[in-house]
Amino acid sequence: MRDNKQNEIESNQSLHGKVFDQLKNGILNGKYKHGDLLNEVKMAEEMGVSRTPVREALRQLELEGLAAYTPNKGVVVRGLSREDIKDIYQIRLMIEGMTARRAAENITEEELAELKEYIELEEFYTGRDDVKQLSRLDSCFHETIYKACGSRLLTKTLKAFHHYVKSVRDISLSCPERAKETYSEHKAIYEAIRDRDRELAEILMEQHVRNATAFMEKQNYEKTS
Amino acid sequence: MRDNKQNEIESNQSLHGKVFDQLKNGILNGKYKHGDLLNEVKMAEEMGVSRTPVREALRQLELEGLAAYTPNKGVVVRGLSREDIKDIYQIRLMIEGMTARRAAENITEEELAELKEYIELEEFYTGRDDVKQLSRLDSCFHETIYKACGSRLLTKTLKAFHHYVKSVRDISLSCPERAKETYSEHKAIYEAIRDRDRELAEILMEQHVRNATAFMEKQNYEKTS
DNA sequence: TATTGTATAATTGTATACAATATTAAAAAC
DNA sequence: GTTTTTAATATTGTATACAATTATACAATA
Repeated sequence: MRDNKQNEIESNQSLHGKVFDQLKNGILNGKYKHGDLLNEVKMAEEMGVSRTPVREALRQLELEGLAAYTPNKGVVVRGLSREDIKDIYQIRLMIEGMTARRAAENITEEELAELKEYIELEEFYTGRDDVKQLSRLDSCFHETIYKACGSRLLTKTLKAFHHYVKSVRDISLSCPERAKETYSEHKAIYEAIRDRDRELAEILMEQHVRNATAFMEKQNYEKTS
Repeated sequence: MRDNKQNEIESNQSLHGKVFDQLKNGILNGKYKHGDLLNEVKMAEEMGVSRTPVREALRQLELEGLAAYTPNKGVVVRGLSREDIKDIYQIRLMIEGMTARRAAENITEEELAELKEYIELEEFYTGRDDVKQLSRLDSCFHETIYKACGSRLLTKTLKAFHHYVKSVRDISLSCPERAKETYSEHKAIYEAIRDRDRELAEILMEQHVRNATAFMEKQNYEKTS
């Protein structure tokens, strides 16, 4: 299999990086819930490190908006509300189309080959209903396009949102029909980018995000009603 | 004068907060240049603190994209290229319109009064060609709209970009004609939001960002040619 | 009982000490 | 003279110690 380390979660070797990842995942997975107080000593003990790396991680969490910090008091978890998630999809809708367009202009042959491999693997795992793999591939696919758009800031911004998106997506992909749709939408986007068709790539990506949003909202609706 | 603390730079009382602000300003003002290595001990001595708060600030700088971090090596400044700045304006163009629309829907009477005051002050200082005050007011105006849109994530994202925008804007506002245009554009946006005219607010804001972009590019062009 | 004051404990904020790693300089080998 | 090896130095990574602040418990008072 090809090297796709850059799209994996960049598991920072340093302790503060690991603590940061662990806390972030903990929040997105629901281990640490909205309003929970993140005690430095407890966190440090829990992860078997000292307070120093924990503090560095907490400062980053705060900047990323996943936690709120009050001087001399501490850090409380700031989970994602339903409104937040709607906002994320709205912002994605705005930016991802542009990103796909720019990817069609700037993508390298190497990145194109990467995308192709993801598509092929997606087809394979869609047949097997392997949600975990599909989720991973979905991330890889989108993040490669972020990279390919050739803008450091766009890449950074969208990757930040992507963390949030990930926690929502698994629900969608566990529905076989939506998984199949996702595959064919990804494939169409890939082909448009490959053919350097900027307009089409943009339109297809917008439609893809719109579909994902609609599906997610439908799921939510069915759940709560 | 009314209370507008929330729009001022939230000068964090803690040392790491101060160090963070200082480093960020240093980068945006050009004190620390692209490629500079930010030595922890040196920074700590320079600011009269220990390494601990410096490290926390550096981790945040890294997450914000203003610096690149390599484990066991350190942090190097990652300034903004001309391409980066173009990207910022492109992203703003995408999102700020939406924000203005949402502000027209959700703004509170209090925030509206805030906006009104900024507009009046802008008029005053435009007559005096006081660039420093105008720059501050410009920030206040836009950030109040970010707040008023009622989305934590939109506010956060745009505020992050705004830091970059600030460093570019002063050049524009030092041109009296552009300053006058800025004032009248802001006023029109304010009136649209006040009248709860979503469509108009969105269009005017998009036009405003587009004009700012065009002016900036013209300036840059004249400078380099 | 409610409230205020005070002492204690817990927690965060910062500095410093030591360990691990990387850089640099100097010496040895070729 | 160039390259390699090795020691010295500098820098980052982490842990711990202490200071400052905040929360808690309990007693004194109204």
